[in-house]
Amino acid sequence: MSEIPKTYDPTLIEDKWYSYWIKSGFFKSVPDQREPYTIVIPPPNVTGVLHMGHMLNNTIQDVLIRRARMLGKNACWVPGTDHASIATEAKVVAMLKEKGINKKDISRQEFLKYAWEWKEKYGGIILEQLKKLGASCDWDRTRFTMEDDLSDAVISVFIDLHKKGHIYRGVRMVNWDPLGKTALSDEEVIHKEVNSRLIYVRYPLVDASVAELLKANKSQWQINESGWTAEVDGKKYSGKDFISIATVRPETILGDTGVCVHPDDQRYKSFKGKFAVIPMVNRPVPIVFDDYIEMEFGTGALKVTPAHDINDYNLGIKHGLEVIDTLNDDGTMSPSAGFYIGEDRFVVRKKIIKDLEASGNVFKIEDYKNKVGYSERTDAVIEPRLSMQWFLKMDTISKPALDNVLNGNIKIIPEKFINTYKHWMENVHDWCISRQLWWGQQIPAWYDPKGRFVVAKTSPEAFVLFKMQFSDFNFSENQLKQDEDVLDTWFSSWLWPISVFDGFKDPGNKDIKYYYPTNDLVTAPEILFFWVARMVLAGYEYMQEKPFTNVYLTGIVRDKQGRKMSKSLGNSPDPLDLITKYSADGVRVGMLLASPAGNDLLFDESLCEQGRNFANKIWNAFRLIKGWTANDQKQSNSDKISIEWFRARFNEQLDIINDHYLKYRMSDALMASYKLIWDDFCSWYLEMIKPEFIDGNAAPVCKETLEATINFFEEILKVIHPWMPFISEELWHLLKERKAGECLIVTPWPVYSSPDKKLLSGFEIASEIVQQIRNIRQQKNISPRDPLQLFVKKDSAFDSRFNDTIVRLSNLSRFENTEEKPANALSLLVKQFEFYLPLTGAIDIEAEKDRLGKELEYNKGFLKSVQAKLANERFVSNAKPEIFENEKKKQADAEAKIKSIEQQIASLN
RNA sequence: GGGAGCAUAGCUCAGCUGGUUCAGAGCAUCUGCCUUACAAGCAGAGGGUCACAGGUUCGAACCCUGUUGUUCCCACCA
Repeated sequence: MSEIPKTYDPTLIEDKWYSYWIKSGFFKSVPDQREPYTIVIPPPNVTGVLHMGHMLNNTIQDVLIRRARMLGKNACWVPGTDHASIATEAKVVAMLKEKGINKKDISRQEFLKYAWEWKEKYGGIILEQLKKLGASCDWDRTRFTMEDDLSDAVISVFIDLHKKGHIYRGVRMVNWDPLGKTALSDEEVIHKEVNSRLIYVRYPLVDASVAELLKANKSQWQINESGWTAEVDGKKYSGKDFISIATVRPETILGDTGVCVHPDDQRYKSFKGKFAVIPMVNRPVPIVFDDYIEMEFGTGALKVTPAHDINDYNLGIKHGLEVIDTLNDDGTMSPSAGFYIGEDRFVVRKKIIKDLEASGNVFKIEDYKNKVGYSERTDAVIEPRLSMQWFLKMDTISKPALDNVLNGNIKIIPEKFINTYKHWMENVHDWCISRQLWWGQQIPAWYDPKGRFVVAKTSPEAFVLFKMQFSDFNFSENQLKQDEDVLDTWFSSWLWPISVFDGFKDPGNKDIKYYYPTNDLVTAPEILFFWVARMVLAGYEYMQEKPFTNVYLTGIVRDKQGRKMSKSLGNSPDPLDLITKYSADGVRVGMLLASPAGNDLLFDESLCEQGRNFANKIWNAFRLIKGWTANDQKQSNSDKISIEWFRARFNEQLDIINDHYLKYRMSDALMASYKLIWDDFCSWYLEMIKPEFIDGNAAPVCKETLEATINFFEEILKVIHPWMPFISEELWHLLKERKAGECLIVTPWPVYSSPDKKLLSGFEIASEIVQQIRNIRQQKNISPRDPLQLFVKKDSAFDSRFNDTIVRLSNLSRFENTEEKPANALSLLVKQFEFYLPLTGAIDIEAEKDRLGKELEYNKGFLKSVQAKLANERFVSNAKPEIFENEKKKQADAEAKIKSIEQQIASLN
């Protein structure tokens, strides 16, 4: 035994088996006669690195895949990466900047060349990291959302949806990311509450006639508490009236083209037909009336900036207000603002407050909390901005996606997310699918010199379309210009479950027919709308079938204080470091021990420690068995019954574990497996059959016992394999000689056979008395090495098959039936059975009385409540018969127990 | 502002149709043990008014109502 190390060392083992599995093609899947079991990976960003969220997510997928493989299914886990438009482009832009190259100064082609180089260099690192975790993906199937075939699919889907009238182009208020310089979909905007200041600004109020003058002339304004004076075209005007507004974005004042009040607001009744004068730009803007306004908020008057606020935009349309776009695409002030041109909006915010204070326009500043939108990818503050974008209409196309979740055709686990899903699907807005980026699929729309467009895959095709559609057609093909924008990344990943099987390129091919729909999708609830809902939508649109049957939503990995793990907080451990420290198996177990579906995982390294310790426990169980020698001795009764018991116990627990899997209770399945191995196999079974030591050597065990034990070990290795693939594979090979190519990873999952229930309950009593005796040893300070005697009161119901086991585990010199309680013995009760444990020293009679008295009291109280139930007519008439019978049995048991305790107490006197 | 979820031992969570063993598990804690598989271990023990208040029921951790706390999602109140 000395050659087997005391602790499990995973270093060489993990790489050895991973490459062996790959070499043997165990991860590979091709369609065959077997039932398929398919998972498509949520493709991580191609340039990303593995974080704890990936660990959790992919471990779960690997557990599911490995178990399916053992269940004899054709398991196929398709890996791949996502081109992640904004994130990757931002990284490439930053990389170029470091090289001194500005994106603006190079062509699209040059930029893409750099981007692809970057992708080749860093892309796929994350997939290599997944291998360290043990992920058994079919790597030959690795796909990338921007590879040719997948891009073609995206383009043809765009063309198709456009043809069907689901895609349109239009000027809309979009969420503008000034850092990424692109529009974002609503889903990519994260609203956060921030502390801001609410600035109160007064605008001079003038008549229409003065307003008219102001439009054509320059003017000078003086403002103080009592009123305003203005000089226009050499003439002086003055007045006392102002209209005051409140804003958190004072820099947008320069784009104001109206002031809006509620029609019922008495304060502003007389303002009809008047104009407010916007400070600095001295622009007169109309006072308009709309019941959109909240009279109670601020001053009850709202400045209207149609170019930079969605509500204002709508008000502007309704009341015919001018649109003045005061921002450049990078968030600096545009020439139309008239002031602070080229300065960033946040710098301007500070400046304009000062300037307006100086001019007397600002009269109050309040602290205020409001919600501000941030870019999901760049974390820049989103500016609502009008621009021309492409949209996908969601109203009709999204219907099957909702219906098939509500009718259970697609299951969401845990179910609580169905509500969220439903709410989103019922209130879904059109999807802005264009992005002002280069990294991605370029929109297949072609413009003629007049700005008219057609949608087509290539420019020759577009040219033909132009000829067909426009009579005044008079330009050459090379004058056609393709749309500059690319498509939202999600517009390619929503096709993932179809496109990875070439369902667009080659419809009806063998793969798509066999693997689609896939079985399980494992992902984070954060992308339920981004991705999951849209995949369902695309599935029904293009395959007339769901993309997957079950959606398992994991939680977010947080640190112990409940904070989200993030780079900036530095609270996220490097998964690969953890693997080095605790082994891949240890980390896998650690992650899954405490992560029920949909619940956040409060991660702590000690969880991995527990996983590592478990691996070590299994390792040492192996060491023990490996050290045994067998001979031809007759198998003892104790061995025989121990083996029978564990077989029953194993099956009982296997049934429970299978059920947990069926219900996707991953942590429970793991915990049940953990306890089966640690408690039942190691702490009980191995102790029950462990040979004695004679002259410093382990005595031989009988052949049958050793064989049975090795078989059990194989079974538990199977059960733990999905969770701990490496150590289980290693031990499976160390345990026995295996044929070439034979591996645990492809060994069938244990088959359940119904356990002997009587045996199990017999053991429960045996183990209970063993524990009670151990407890007494501890209390009375009796060494485990000092043998004791035990008697059990004669009872035909007592299952004596475990007597030898009890003797062994309790270190008894004698264990017999008796009619009478021996002298100087403690009484122990297990269920209805009475045990007597004679002790050498004098027994503390008072303490015994006390102990038994408490037990008596408890049982009397219990009996009373049972009797009360049975005496209650309404219980008798309402309760189900089996429950009634149960109560009667409880009564009888309790009465018997009370009687026996009373006798014991009496015998003490 | 709207909606949803959650609240059970120090921590993370089970508790599946209300009905023995319904108050549980793992970890942590405490007490003994370096017992020749494992101190990354063994054996044992102590922890809870099931958030609070009502209600339904023969019977409630579980069903209903309200309160409080908490988390998440959605939303165009400056």
